[in-house]
Amino acid sequence: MLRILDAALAEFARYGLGGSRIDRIAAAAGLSKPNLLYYFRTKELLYRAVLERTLAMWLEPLRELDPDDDPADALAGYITRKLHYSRTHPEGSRLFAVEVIQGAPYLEPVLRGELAALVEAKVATIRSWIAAGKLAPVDPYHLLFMLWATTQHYADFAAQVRTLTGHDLADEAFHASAREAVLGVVLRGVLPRP
Amino acid sequence: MLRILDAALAEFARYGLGGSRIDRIAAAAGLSKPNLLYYFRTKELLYRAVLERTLAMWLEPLRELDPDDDPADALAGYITRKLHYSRTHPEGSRLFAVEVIQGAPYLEPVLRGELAALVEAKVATIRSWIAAGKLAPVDPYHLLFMLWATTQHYADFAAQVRTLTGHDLADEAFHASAREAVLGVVLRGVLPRP
DNA sequence: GTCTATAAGCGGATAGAC
DNA sequence: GTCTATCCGCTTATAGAC
Repeated sequence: MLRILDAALAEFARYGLGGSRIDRIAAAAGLSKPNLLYYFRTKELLYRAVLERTLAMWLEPLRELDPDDDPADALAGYITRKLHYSRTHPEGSRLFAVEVIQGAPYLEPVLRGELAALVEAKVATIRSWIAAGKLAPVDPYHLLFMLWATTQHYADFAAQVRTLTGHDLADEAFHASAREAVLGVVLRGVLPRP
Repeated sequence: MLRILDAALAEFARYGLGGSRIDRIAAAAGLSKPNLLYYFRTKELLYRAVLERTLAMWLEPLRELDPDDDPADALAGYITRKLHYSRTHPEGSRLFAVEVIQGAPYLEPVLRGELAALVEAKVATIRSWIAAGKLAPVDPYHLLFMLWATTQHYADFAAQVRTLTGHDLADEAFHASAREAVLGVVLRGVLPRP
C-alpha cells in the first residue's frame, strides 16, 4: 500500500523508529491501526520497508558519476542531481540522516556493503582525474563528504534554512541560487588553475 | 547534576525527545528513574535543560568570525573551530541536527531570534569582504550553509564516515586530513584569483 | 480487507519509606 | 536525596466480528 509507505516515511523521517507512532501513520494514511498492521505486521517491518524503498533513490545519483566525463561536468552533474533529490525527496534524505545519527542500526549492512563498494569505485575515479591533472589534489573521501554535506543540508536542515532565509528548495529562485553557490565554490575549489 | 545532563545528551542526540527513554538515561547516569525525576520533574524539562546547556557552544564559533580579519584567516579560523567542535562535541552537534530535522519545535525561537541576528551580522561581514574585492562574489547565506554542512557532517554522520573510512575526527591524522581538504576546497572556492 | 474491542506491556510520573 | 513499589495512560499488537 503506497499511501502507508508515504505516511510512514513522513513519520520516520521526523521521529526515527523509536519516536514514531503507528497510530499517527495510520491516521495520515487514512486507515485504522489494526488495518495498517494487517499490511505490515510490526512497526519495525514497516520501517525496514520504508528504508528499502528509499534506498535506490539514495544510491542512484552517485552511480551516475561517470569517470569518462570531464570532472567539471561530472561533478556539476552530481551536485545538480543531489540538489534535485534534496528538493524532490527531502523526507528520504532526512530518513537516512536520522538513521545514521542513531548509529545506522538498520542501514549499516548497506553502508558496509553496497555503498562502500560504490564509494570505492568513485574514489578511484576521482584519483584518476587527479592523476591526469584534471583535478586539484584533494582527498577523494573528503570531497565526497563535502558534496553530500552541502547538497543534503538543504533537505536535512530545511527547517533552519527556511527560518533564516524564508525559502526552501521548492522556491525555484532559491534552488537556482543554492545550485549556483555550491557549484561555484566546489568547482573553483577542486578544478586546477587554468 | 552533571552526570544526568551528560547521559541525557547522549540519549537525546541519538533518539530525539520522543524516541528517548528516561530509564536509559537514569541507568547511564547511575541512578534510579524516580531519582532522576527528582532533579528534572519531566522528560521535557530535562530536554530543554540539555538544549540550553549546549546552545552556547553552538553559537560561539560563529560569533568569533571577525570582520576585521583577512577573510582567508577568518574563514580558516571558523572552519577550524567548527571542525574542532565536531570533534570534541559530536553529540551536541547531533542533538541540534535531530532537533532541526524534527522541525526545531524547541529551538525555533532561538533560530528566529539569536541565530538570525547573528547570521545577519555575519552576512554583512561577508558582503563587505566581497565589496572590498577580498572575496569572490558568493551568496553569503549559501556560503554559511556550506561551512556548517561540511564541518558538522563529521559529527552528524560520524557512523557513516567511520564505516566508509575506518576513522573519525578522534583520529588526529584523519582530523588533519579533513581540515586540510575542507580548508583547501572552500578557500580556493571563495578567494579571488590572484 | 476493514473494523471494534481488548489484551499485554511499556514508559512517564507519583507515593511514601528510609 | 535516594530508593522500592506502584499507578495509569499510552502504544503495540492480537482476537474476532463483519
